[in-house]
Amino acid sequence: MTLSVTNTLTGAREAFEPVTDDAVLLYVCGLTVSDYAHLGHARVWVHADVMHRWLEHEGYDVTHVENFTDVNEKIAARVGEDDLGETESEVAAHFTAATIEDMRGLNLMRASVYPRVSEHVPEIIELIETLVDRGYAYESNGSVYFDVTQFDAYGDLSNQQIEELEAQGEPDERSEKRHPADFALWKAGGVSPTAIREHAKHDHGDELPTGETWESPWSEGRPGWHIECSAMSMTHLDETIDIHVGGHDLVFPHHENEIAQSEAATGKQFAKYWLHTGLLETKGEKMSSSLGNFFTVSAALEEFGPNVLRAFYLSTEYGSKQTFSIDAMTEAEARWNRLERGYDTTCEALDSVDARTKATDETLRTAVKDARSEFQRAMSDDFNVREAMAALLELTTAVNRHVDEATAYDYRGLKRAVETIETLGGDVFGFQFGRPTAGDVSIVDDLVELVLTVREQEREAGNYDRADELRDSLSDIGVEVQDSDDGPTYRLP
RNA sequence: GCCAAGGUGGCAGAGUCCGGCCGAACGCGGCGGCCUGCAGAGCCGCAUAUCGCCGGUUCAAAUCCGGCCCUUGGCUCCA
Repeated sequence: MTLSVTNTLTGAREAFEPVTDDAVLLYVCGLTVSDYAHLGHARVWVHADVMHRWLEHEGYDVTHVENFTDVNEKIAARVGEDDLGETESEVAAHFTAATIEDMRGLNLMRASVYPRVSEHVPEIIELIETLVDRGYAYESNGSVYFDVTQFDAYGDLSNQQIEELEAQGEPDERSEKRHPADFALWKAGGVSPTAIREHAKHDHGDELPTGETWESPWSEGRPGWHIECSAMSMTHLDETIDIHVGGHDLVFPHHENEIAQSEAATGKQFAKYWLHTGLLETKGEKMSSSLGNFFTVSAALEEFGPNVLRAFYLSTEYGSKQTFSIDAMTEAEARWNRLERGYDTTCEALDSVDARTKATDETLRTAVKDARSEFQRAMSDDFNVREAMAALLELTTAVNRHVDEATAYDYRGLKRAVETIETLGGDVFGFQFGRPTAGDVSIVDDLVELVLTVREQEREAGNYDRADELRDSLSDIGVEVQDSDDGPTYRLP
């Protein structure tokens, strides 16, 4: 089944055809490491991660590049704050390390490369030189600007008319530009005191940081914001890539400018498919730590765990905006619990049955096939993760029903169900199934079994109050006990 | 002002590109039943949707066309 994707460039859903058969060059617009990542950033990561995983599942060889913007005035403004670092690169390194930790926590697949702006200044300068040589950029007081009037397709991605674009830059910067919509490729000098004061979260006193600067043919200065992605995308992927992913807020001006400078420099299409993820919002109120509705990724991981977060993100299509709320997280938790319990139930049933059993359940086997094809259909349809998740949950119902009603278990049917959940739910959706394995927790298992044995004795003696007390006590420490015909089962936290 | 997205049951959220399988998915919540000492989990069933409004096209529209109302986001800090 061919994959179709919604391309912001054309505004339409298109059949996905990579430049090179069987290979996908994927660039994800990464984070400016001036602070800890929050749940909005993680939404992009998880959707991009699932796209990556699905493409690999479909047999593509995926090269995934995700940058860290480590040169930015907001980073420079935090130099000297608490123990973040004494230079721009130290502050950036601090937040980069924290972000990588967040990504690991979310069980994201590793990107092929995580390039940094500070390590690509030569490539950036080279790209700017090409643009100047070709007449698309001009130097002004040591700074270099892209001349939007020279690039006919400017505004195509975001449907902007050059005439409509109002100048809103700083007055002194505007005077350096020929057209208000021109944007900086290179800025002379260090970060301005104005910018530092605007973004600083602490008092710098008299000695303001200026950020790092680099030598260039035009001045000692700093690269503009947009040029980095062009340079890094071309350096680590190619002049034309397949998919460029980013948040919707980057369509203009960031991605518009990337297209302009890249295509002006190479004369080739920069990215075939532009996929933009909808933004995360909070209900009725702005995100704010003081209101308690703002979550950094690390705080959310602590609170909900990676699987619940994924269930949350995968309950909406990547292109839609999504509202964060505690209710939404509660529902996400329920969705994840249902899937995981279904998986556990299936595994336990499978363990209890002999592989040579002759029993079959066509309803179950059909349900497995349906789940696979429905998942495939949904993901091929512009990565419709919610429908794909629905397919998995329907399989869960089918398995539960089989376990609930069948007089004898269907070994092959259960086996296929487990494989399906592991492949689609685990490999593609990135959920992590399975309890902590024996070895590090075996003593815990033994102790829980011991308590349950005592409880069973109390139950048999009719001392239900005592039995319930034990169950409640276990529940208090996170051990969930469930009674069944075959005796009690439990789940560790 | 310019650009874009969206208005579907109590909530949330698919479906709209390619009209009929949508008498509207999955899930949460509600109600009833099975199971159970009880609870939870699980299973079965029920209820709640004029698919923003008006008009049009069609044998057939949540889906196409026209008009209108409303909401939200972006417009050089942004994922």
